[in-house]
Amino acid sequence: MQIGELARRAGVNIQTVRFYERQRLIPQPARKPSGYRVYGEADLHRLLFIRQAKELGFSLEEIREILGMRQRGTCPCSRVVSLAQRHLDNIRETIRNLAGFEKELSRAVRKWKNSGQPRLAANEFCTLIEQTMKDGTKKVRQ
Amino acid sequence: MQIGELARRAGVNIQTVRFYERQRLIPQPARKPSGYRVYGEADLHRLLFIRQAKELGFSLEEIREILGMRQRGTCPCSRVVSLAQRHLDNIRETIRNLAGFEKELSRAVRKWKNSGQPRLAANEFCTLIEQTMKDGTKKVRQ
DNA sequence: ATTGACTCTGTACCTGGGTATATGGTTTAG
DNA sequence: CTAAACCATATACCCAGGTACAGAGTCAAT
Repeated sequence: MQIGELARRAGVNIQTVRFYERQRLIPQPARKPSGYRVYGEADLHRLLFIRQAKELGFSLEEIREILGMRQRGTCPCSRVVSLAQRHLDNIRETIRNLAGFEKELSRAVRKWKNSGQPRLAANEFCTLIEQTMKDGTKKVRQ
Repeated sequence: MQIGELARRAGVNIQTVRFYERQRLIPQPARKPSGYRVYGEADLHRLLFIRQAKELGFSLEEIREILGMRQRGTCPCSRVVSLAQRHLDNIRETIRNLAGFEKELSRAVRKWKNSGQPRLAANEFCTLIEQTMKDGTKKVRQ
């Protein structure tokens, strides 16, 4: 499999594959005599894994670390646990905030849609945002 | 109130305030004869609003639009509703994914912590990530 | 043998959301 | 009067995560 097919199947673009290689997220592939990169199914899985981990909010650097641990077989268990734990905390916080906002927002949207209110939506929307989150919410990366 | 106090009270830094002004997220403030910017409580509220909206996942551009709608009093209700609706969909998707991952991850973390497994955590962690999200999950900005 | 699709390297550029730095003016306390 | 603390503009830079050339080589089909 050459880079084009790999990229297509993984749903990323060719430059991104080469970028990930430079970032050491995927290993240096074998090369044809021409210099063309040659990939196998394992590389495809790895790319798909990267996509999923990104969607779960891991940064490329964390993904690199995770993949590195897996590859070396070495498992500083405490490190994995703390990485996982930190994400878990983040996720819970995010879920709480989003769930609160979701509830209010969906109520409001239903109301606006049904009884086509003329001119208050923007204002109410703002008020909603202002009131949704409690002070002291922390920044949540994703 | 000068810019320093405003920034301190809003919990952002001075450059950020000026940056937001350039981005037209906050209005051009009055000036003292010296050229110093002068702010009122409304500006503080606006900055706090921006912080909260950002934490709910709105981009600065969306925030600009929301604030613009509020300010002009004009309310293209359908626009507000669709903005809200889009975010709502995003939020629900995110919550679903995160909740699934949270469940699996917290189970795993408990297990790793209790029965101090020697060398499988990294591997299991990867497997977990791989299995958590269904195919066809969409990218969720936040 | 030439065309079109593919690939290579290297370098530059982009977006979003800021942050820093250089240089100089203002205000206020001692 | 002068030093500290504050503010001004302009410009450059940072990070993550890519994306887009430019210029050249490779390969398969006609």
